Amino acid sequence: MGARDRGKQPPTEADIAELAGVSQSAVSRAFTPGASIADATRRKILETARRVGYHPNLIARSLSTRRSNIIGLAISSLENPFYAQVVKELSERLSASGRHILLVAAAPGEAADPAIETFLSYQIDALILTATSPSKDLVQQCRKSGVPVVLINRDSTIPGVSSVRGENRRAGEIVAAFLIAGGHKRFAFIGGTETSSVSRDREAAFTDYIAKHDKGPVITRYGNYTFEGAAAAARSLLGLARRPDAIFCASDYMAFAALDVAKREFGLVLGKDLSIVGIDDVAEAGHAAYDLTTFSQPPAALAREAIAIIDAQIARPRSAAERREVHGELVVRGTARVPSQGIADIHGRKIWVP
Amino acid sequence: MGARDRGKQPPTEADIAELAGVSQSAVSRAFTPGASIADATRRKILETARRVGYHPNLIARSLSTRRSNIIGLAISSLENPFYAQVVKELSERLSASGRHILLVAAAPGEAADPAIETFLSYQIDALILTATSPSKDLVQQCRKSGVPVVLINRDSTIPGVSSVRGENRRAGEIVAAFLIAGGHKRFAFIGGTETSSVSRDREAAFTDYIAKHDKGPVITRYGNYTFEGAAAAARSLLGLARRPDAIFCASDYMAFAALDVAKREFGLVLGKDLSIVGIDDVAEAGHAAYDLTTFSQPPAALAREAIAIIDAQIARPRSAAERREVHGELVVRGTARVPSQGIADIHGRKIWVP
DNA sequence: ATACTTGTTGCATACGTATGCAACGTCCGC
DNA sequence: GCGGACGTTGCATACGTATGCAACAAGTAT
Repeated sequence: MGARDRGKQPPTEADIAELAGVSQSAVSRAFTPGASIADATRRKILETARRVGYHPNLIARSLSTRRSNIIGLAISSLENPFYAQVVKELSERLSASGRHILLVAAAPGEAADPAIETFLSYQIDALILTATSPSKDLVQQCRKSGVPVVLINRDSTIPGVSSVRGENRRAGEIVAAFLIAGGHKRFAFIGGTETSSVSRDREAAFTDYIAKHDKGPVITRYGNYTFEGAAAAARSLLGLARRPDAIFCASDYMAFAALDVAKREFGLVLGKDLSIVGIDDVAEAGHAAYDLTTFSQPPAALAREAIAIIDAQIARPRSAAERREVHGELVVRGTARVPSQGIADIHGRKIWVP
Repeated sequence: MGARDRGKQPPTEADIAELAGVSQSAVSRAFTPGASIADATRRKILETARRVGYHPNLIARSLSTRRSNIIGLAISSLENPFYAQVVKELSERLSASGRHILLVAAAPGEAADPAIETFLSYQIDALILTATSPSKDLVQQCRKSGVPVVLINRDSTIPGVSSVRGENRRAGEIVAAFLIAGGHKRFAFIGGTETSSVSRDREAAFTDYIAKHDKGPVITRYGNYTFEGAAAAARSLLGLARRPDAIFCASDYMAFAALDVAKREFGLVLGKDLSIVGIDDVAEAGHAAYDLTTFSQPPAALAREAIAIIDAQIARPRSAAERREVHGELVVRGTARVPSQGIADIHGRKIWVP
């Protein structure tokens, strides 16, 4: 009784204050951990709030504190299960610390996307980009506003941008060593885009290792990280007169496309006529339909490190950009001929250790 | 020159106003379409804003207008490519109308999730739930605040909740007819959860049709919409003495699990020893690795209808909840024996029309 | 008893934008 | 030249929460 009715509007701190017979500031403090308020007062306020179904207005709080607890996430290849998994991991971990994800499914390639620009207008606390690269202009604006920028599975030469990646060079070398040990003769690589530094790292490490062991050259095609693109790349490679007997793909998703083409269009038997190795170790790679040999790049770890970087940068705003790597290993399955030595059984998975 | 420097803070309307020699209200109006402001003034303001890199603070705008342009999206099975695709479609369409998605990867099942509760604190304009059902309490709160709630590929008996679904009953009937026409004798169904009304609709239509044609009974198992759950269900079915020769799965993702088990653990040849049909027609269903016969449920249409409902409800806040259906068709591929009649070639895809 | 510390509370204001209202100028018709 | 209509502008205030500051009470040390 006696409380003002705001009609369809949800109750505010002022309403609770009136009902509980305290000031609006007291209500605010009741919801602020560690604020200066007596236990009895806080209990009385929380009880009143619960009774009328009050929830703090986070928009108003954000305006006041200049902290939205919203993390911007731009992602392009959501059809690739690897990135879907990254989103899931990020969301679950951020929820645990009371933060949410503002999502934009961006166009692939350079992200001059206006949708991402408006991210900044929402006063996001940090910006995570996956499967897209930021434009220099976007990064400038973020730095100006003190918003940390972190790339996952991408890299950038723009100063001030942090990144979390898999062990790209090590992956290239280990896969090369694995395929050489498996007795393969003609090597090919299906990359993402020509400009992607992640793809280039993998390619360089792969081809360098093979060249160093006099098994070159490596024939390269680019699948643009898409299924169709990788299928076309595989079609081109397998149509060659001297067809490669080993293909290293810069992602599992592209490896799936290559498998499809090899089986359906060329009738090849994987692990016998042809070996294909991917990168990522997505869940599907372990399914019977693909049974893909691949170098792992765990999404959980990528998400964890990305959030760790963000937290560090928020804690100390002037700190330098970080570049972290997440450990992976070569998971041996059925799509590539297996060397006679070096297979270890670790937690029920077969890992190749050179 | 002459402008106050707010240090690391981004410029505000007040800053622009000072620089352009107008009032703060004028700046606000310059960014408001249709507001009362002279063309020359607006141009001058926009030019100044562009020069100093001003972006409107959408948090402040949201507080003032009580409209955040943020749509809450709770989703649980992001590892299922169908839902990843739904997210992508939703994001792209909402971006087009200047809105963004606040994402939470919820736990499966009932959504009493505290992370979703905090959604409401962000003053979201609408709430979309996929692969999760809302708690009654959550819906109450949404109705109280006038926030439309839309379910995608789920249904709910809670009043005030809208939903967009595929043609679940028709799918069940058509798949049943298709399998009967293909000469199958022993039918099984792998459902989602026992409580999911979508799964129950499909099951009821499927079993009713088969019973009506004296081909019953249908053996049912539940996979909980998970890969592992569906694999266990398939394992149970295929281990029966009188093994079914046709399995209808309530999602492509579960069908993939069943395919895996049939091939890897039972060495069955699909389309010959056993037929499996899914629902969704995700991209992977068309890939050679699965080549799954399935009843389609296009994510683009689901997203479109969901947004249409939201827009209608926002336009007329008191309007009743809607329940829409999205058209689908049976896409014939290789995992199920094909009847001799009824196959039509539509846009390069084989569709079965009874 | 006094001075001082510690904890609790309310007042006033800030965060950045939107908008009702009144004031002002301009242009028109008469 | 006058009255009115209309378009443009600024003033003042609202949106809901956080927080520095001062006021105050209660307890402690001297």
